[in-house]
Amino acid sequence: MRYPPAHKEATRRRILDAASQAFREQGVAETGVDEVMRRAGLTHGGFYSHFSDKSELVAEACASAFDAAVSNLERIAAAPTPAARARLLIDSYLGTRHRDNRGSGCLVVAVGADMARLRGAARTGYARGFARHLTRLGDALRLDPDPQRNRDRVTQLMSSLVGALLFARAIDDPRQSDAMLHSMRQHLREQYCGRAVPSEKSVPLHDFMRAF
Amino acid sequence: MRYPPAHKEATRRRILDAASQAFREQGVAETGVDEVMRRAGLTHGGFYSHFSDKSELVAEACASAFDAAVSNLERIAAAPTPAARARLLIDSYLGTRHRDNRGSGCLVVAVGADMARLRGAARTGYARGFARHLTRLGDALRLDPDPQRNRDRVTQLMSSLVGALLFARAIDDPRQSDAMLHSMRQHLREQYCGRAVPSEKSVPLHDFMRAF
DNA sequence: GTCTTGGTATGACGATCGTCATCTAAAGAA
DNA sequence: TTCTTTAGATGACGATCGTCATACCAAGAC
Repeated sequence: MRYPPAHKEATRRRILDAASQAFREQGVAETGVDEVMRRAGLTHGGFYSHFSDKSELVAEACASAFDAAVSNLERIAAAPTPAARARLLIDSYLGTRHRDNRGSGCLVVAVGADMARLRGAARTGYARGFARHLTRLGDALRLDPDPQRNRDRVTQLMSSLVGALLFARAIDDPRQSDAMLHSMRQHLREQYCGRAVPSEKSVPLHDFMRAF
Repeated sequence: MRYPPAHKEATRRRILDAASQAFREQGVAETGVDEVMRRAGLTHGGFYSHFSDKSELVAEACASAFDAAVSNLERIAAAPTPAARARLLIDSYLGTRHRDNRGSGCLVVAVGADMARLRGAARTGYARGFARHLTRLGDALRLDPDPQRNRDRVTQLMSSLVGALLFARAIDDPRQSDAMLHSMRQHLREQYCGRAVPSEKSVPLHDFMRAF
C-alpha cells in the first residue's frame, strides 16, 4: 500500500522513540528487535526495511535520544544567571521523578556502560553524540565566560549528577535513596549556585529530567 | 571422582571470579553461562551443581566483586591523612589503567545500570553489597570525624569518580579521554586534598582500581 | 581390590534471538 | 478501472540462550 510520502519517515521515528525508551528501561542486549517493533505498533518483520541492522538501530536511537533532550536544554538556557541555570539542572536531574523513570531519563546513566562496550559504528556514533551533547550543555549552562573553564565545570557537574543518579537507582530502599538525592542536591547547590541558597521547596519542578 | 573436600568450593570461587570479570567486560545479559564456565576451565553442564540459576550467579558474583575490592580499601586506609587517602583513591580510580580494564575495575560503573534493572534477590543482593561497600569505603577514607558528614562526603566524592569514569569510557578518542581524566583528577584533588597539591607525577600509581 | 560417591562432562530440549525471503494490501498513476 | 508500487505482515532459518537428565570416572571407604 503506497502511503503518503512522510509516512515512512514518521514510522521510522516511532521505531526510534520506542527503541530508545526500551533500551533505557531494559537494557540494549535485553531488548529484542521484536519488542521494539511491538512497542511501535508493528510486527518484527518490517524492521529491516527501515534499518539494515540492530546495531544501526542502536546508533540512531542514541543520537535520537540526545537530540530529544535539546528542548530541555533550551528551557535551562533561558534562566537569567549561571546559578539559576545550574539549580534548574541539579534539581530536575536529581529529582525522584528522574530516578524512577529510566525510560525517558538520562541516556548516559541508563546505557552508558553498554555503549562503552560496543565497537564499530554504533560505538563511534554514541561517542560523537555524547561529546556533542556535552558541548550543547555547556552552551546552555554558561557557568564560566572562559570556554575551556566552562567545559571543565560542566563536565565536573555532570559527573557528579550522573554518578549520584546511578547511586540513587542502585539503592533499594526508597527512603534511603530519597535522602541520598536530597543530600546530593544540597551539596551541588552549594558548589554551583553560590552560598545563599533558598529552601528546597521554593523551586518549582520542571520536566528537565532528560537534560542529558 | 571424589575430590578433596575443598575442591568444590575452590571451583565455585573460580566460577564466581570468571563471572564477575566477564560481566564487567561484556555485560550481564551479553555473557552466557557457557562462556563463564569456559573461562573457568569447565564445560557448561556442571554449572547447575554449583548454582541453581543464572540470577543466583549474578547476585553472588556481585557480592564477590565487592569483597574483592576490600584489600584495596585497606591500602587506602593505611595512608596517614584524609588528604592522602583521598588522593590515593582519586588518582587510582581516575587512572587510564582503570579506564582501560573494565573486567577488573569498578563494579558500579560496569554493571550498575544492569543491576538497577534487576528485580528480586539479585537486585536486593546488589543493593545490599553496594550500601555495605559505601560504608567500608567511608571507614577507609575517614574524611570527616562526624559519621554522617563523612558518609556524605564519601558519597559526593564517589559520585564524581563514578560519573567521570563513565564519561572517560564513553569518549572514543584516547587523547580527549586522557585529558578529561587529568582535568577531573586535578579538580577533585583541589576539592578533597586541600589547596597545596604537589605535581601529578610525584604520586606513584598503585593498583587501587578496584577500590569501589 | 571392589564399591560407593559426588564433581564434572556430554548431549539434548524448548525458547528466544537476529535475519531474511516472500506475501499482502492499499495508495497513487495510468 | 486497472496496474504499479511499497510499507508492513507472515513465517521460517540457523544460532544461541538457560536448563536439565544422564553418563562418566577417580578418590576415599570397606
